[in-house]
Amino acid sequence: MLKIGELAELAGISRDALRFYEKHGLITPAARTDSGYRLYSKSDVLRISFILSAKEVGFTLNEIHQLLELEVTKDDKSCQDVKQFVDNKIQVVNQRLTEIKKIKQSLQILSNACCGGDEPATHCTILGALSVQNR
Amino acid sequence: MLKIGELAELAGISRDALRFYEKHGLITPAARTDSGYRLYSKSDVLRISFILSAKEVGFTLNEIHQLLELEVTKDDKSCQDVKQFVDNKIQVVNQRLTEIKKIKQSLQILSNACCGGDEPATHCTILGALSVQNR
DNA sequence: CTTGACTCTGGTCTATACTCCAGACTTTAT
DNA sequence: ATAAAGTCTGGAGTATAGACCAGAGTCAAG
Repeated sequence: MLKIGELAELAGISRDALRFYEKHGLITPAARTDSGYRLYSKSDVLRISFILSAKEVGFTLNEIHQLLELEVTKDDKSCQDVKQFVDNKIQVVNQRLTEIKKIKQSLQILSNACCGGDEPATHCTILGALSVQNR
Repeated sequence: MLKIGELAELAGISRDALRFYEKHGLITPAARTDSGYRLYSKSDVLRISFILSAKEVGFTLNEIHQLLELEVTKDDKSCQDVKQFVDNKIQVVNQRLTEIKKIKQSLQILSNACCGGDEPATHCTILGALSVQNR
């Protein structure tokens, strides 16, 4: 079990951020010491790492909260609703994937061009690189 | 040339957002009418669409500003610096790409499992799906 | 030529995601 | 045993990314 400072360091975020996530229901430490210190388990570590990944790719804490709340049970009547929600998110993610790939390509064109290369100068800005792609 | 309301509608954002981006140096309308109305050109449209894409995949307006400022010229002494900066961003983008793929897979596992399927119940949360992947 | 829709600037307000105290308690190291 | 480092709760402050509003000017249609 990790204390808050240890988890914070492991995850590369601040203690305050961890307490903030807790306050907003994204994570609850597995236990507390008698004196009230938070204790985080292995699965808490996984949870935090998911939160950070999701955040990095543009989900808000609110959306992440919803994702973490998801729990599909076979007999759940609302199963279809959950599936719907998830399938929606998959679409969002797919679009994000497309866009990030485009940006990556632009950056790569930009990186390759111009530095002594002999590409025309139109490639020499992000927008130039983007419009090259779009042709 | 488009007026602010037209571009706003085209881009699916508010007029205020456009003025906000302008205030922060991300875009300057190609021209103004005599009466001071903003007029946006085709390349402004491209610029806005880049801003929105970049934003969607998690870049801040500040980072986007930096990306848009980039301009590599062959004889530029700081060429290496620019390349460095861009290559850094490429790394960031790559990592984001990896993370978003992982999340997508988890969502897909989640979507496929449980709704009448016969996967074990451990797949029935995002974290379950994630840890299935990690095995 | 006026009415309604649009735009201008400047300013205040809001939500999100934290950060940074303060004051008190706990744990660890020497 | 005490000092330093870590943790607690509660609350105030900050950066980002806009939204919203007021008062004034502008444009397009009937």
